[in-house]
Amino acid sequence: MAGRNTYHHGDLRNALLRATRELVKERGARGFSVSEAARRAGVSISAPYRHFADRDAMLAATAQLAFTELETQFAALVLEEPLPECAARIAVAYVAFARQDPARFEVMFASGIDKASHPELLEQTRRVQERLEAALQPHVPREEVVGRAAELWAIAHGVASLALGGNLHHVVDSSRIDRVAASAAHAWARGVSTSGV
Amino acid sequence: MAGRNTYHHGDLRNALLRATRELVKERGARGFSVSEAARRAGVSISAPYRHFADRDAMLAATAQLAFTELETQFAALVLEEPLPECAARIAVAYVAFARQDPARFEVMFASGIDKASHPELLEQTRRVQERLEAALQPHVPREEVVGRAAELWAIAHGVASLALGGNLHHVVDSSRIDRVAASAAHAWARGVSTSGV
DNA sequence: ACGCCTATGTAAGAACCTCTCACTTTGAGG
DNA sequence: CCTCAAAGTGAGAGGTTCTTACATAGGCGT
Repeated sequence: MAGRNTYHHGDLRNALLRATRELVKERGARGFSVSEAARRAGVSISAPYRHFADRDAMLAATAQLAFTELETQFAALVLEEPLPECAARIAVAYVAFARQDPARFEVMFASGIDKASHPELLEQTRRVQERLEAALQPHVPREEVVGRAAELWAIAHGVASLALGGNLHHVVDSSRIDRVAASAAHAWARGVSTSGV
Repeated sequence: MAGRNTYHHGDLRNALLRATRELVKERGARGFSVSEAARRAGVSISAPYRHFADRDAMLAATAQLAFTELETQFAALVLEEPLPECAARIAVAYVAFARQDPARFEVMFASGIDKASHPELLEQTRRVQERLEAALQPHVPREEVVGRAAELWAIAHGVASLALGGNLHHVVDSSRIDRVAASAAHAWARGVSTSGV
């Protein structure tokens, strides 16, 4: 597979996506280069351009796979408890997703690709939002669902981003980041439930 | 100043920092290049290396200035209301800071510089955290302050990051992002206050 | 007033990078 | 079997970061 003997690779697109992910894991999104990915796939430097428009398109395609993985992890959640527990579970799952492969999360949100020029990514952020809306729908008034879903996403995303950016290092040791996420989401949800009082 | 006639520039370091910020504003953190900054300051490509170790050091120095600006904006906040309003004010201020100059925020949190190798940045993230702790200290039990401050930061940071990343475009039109921040922080704070019940 | 030292600038170049273009190879369908 | 289009190649233009050796001049002590 990797060491091919035919002129045509046969599965170059996928090989490049794998190499991209590996590279981002090793060197961060900025350290990723089309050349190095090509080298690892065992093809010439210009070969990748047969499959991707440019460097950003390679990162975008990788991000797209990552978004699909996030969807899968969300789909596995069972959310039958009251709102606070439910929100906490979602936040913890999101943070776990980020921490279990920081490179993947980096590609999705911090690789500098412009979502506006990659509509498939826009579409997938919309799906994330919709998944959260579906989860909240049983617990909050119809007209609040959209906004509340965005708030919950922000809470989870904020914890994940700050943690991966190393901004919480002095504050909470990394084993307790899940607790921050859970605690924030839980408090938020209690506040949401209280709003009608 | 810009077009100098002496061999020595006289204020190159500052000129470069200004150019850096300009460039990031125009082209994003990834579009920034040492060469172009040098060109704009009217010096040779190698001149910047007399003042900064490398490209990252230029971004880090720019980020440091930005953190100081954030501190200043926080210092201007008057926080004498009950927790929910107080938290909402902080979150809104943070998001406003991010939105009023997205490039600045990008340099601080999404330019790919490794905070661990720039201790002055670590120090400044610690100051942000401390400022939040001070704001919460009157409202929450001593042993919770650190964790709660991190949670509030995460909420504000999450809204700012998602919004600037274009992830909320379909959801909330940009004029209402402040309301998302306020609403999230407010709910969270109500939940925090309720925790003793 | 003079000269030296060190700060700060320059020029050139090595080693990477992205992306394009004209060319080659080869597998699959008519 | 023949051809054509998809997929891979090699060379090269133009960009980048960073280093090294050299040039300049401002400010210091004498």
